[in-house]
Amino acid sequence: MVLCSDREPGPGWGGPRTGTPQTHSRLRSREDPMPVRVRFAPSPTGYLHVGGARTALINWLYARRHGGAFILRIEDTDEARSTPEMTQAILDGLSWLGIAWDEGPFFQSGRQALYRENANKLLSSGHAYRCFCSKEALDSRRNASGKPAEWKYDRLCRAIPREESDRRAAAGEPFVVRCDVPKGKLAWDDVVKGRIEFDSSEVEDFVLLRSDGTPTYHLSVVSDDVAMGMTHVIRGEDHISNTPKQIALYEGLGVEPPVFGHLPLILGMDKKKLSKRHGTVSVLSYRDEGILPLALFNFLAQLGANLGEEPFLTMTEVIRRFDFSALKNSASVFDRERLAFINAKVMGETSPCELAVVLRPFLEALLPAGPEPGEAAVRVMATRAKDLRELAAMLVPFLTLDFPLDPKGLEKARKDPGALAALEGLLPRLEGLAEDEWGPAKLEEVLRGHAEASGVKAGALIHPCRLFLTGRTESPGIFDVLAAMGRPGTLARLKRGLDSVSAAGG
RNA sequence: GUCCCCAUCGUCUAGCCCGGCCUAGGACACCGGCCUUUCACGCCGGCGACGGGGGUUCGAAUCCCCCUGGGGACGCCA
Repeated sequence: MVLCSDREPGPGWGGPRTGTPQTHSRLRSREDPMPVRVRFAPSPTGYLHVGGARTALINWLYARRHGGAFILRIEDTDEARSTPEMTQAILDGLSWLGIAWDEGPFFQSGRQALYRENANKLLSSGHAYRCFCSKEALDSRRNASGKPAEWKYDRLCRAIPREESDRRAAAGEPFVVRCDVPKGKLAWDDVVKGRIEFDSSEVEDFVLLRSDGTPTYHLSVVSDDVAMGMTHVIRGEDHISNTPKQIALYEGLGVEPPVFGHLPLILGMDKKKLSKRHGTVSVLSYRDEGILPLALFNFLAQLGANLGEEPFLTMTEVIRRFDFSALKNSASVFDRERLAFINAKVMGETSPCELAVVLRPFLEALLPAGPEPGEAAVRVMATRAKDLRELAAMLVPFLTLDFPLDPKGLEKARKDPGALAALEGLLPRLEGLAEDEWGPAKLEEVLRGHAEASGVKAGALIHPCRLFLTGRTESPGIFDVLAAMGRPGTLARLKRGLDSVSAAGG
């Protein structure tokens, strides 16, 4: 493990410290009577996508801002679709982004007893009842209603007396447990949307326990949020219509509901909900494309929020500025161009040393077991690359002599034999430079002087020089490249370039 | 279909809560120009929006209503 020798902190993504459960201090003060406890609760049925990442990020930000705890809970009760690989991918995605959880990850699959216990509690307190209606019976009533799309459970089984219900259950008749949704308004003050109200007539007596005895989503979420002491439930807008149901459960359980907040969705460029067909949605794939975590972090934090005018901020600064009031309440579009812009900015502010570290996998892919690039090379080339993948490609010519020369550039070089001859004449002069003279200023002086002496324009020397050193027709300032390449490296590439021109040129 | 949410440049957004300082500001992208050894960066300039209709008011992007448009949810999925 190579550590950065310079102490330059860079914009840094304070390395993730994950998975270490800590006991959160329950310090109380007058202003903050209850420590903030928030959570991110993904179901491991897919990769961590940018929408989920943003939800996690906002919860994390809020926890950090208020010295609270951020809890990670994996909702893996859908055994058919959940996989350990997806769980790992979610963990990896969060860690890469720099979002560390304070507690967890907890798995719902191991907490069945709690859910069943709460269902029984609800049953005995009369906030839930057994429903013996079969799926077929439900379907036929739905179809007979005339408006099957609007049909809700007709609450027939709510009228069954307790003794009869107990008797039928004991006799082995299959049943589900439904919530007895109370009459009236189910409302809350949403921290991002404002007041939201549902009339209970719009809310069905939903199922809490399936006929196989397993809990449904609403029961397990509320049970866990209560058990884990969540103070705020901040999640995607697609959960708004679940909220009245969950409020009914809190009421049934006799527990004060948490503060709810519903985040606007992230849309694709076509303004439709972001999905696979919009291309990249997985957080990890941005890592693999050479995006820096701090760039995605900033992009996500600033999407649908107003954190200031700067293109990007340090994590600390994002935390300092974040608040629910900074959030917009309308959906926003995921604009890759903007992400690319932010990434380029972040790269420019990241120390060469840090870049060298995160660059390794990309270099490894291009040049297995190749040497590490020098810091000077990274520093110079990073000024033109917009992502790590590009940077790695630009560094290859610094690490090997075996790199292709741009054909268009080669063609152009051949058309000016005079310049090539002059370039050849430059070699001994470069060779004559002392090690400590090998810097941009001196190199420029020598090259320009030689150009004048040879009767060619400086540019005529510079262009083939750039081509031979970098393989490309564009690069950072040539004298900086020359300097970063070093004397032996420069001479070798210049000779190789000159050779290939004459060889291929016939 | 029913319920819920939302609505400023192509995109991200400021302004909206507490009407006038808004001939609506910034940024990304795009188009010019400058700089220059190339390409970027940077700088300068340009293009470009209050969805529509009614109110309220001396005055509305800002307040109210309707319409339209977009999105979401309507499972013994989560």
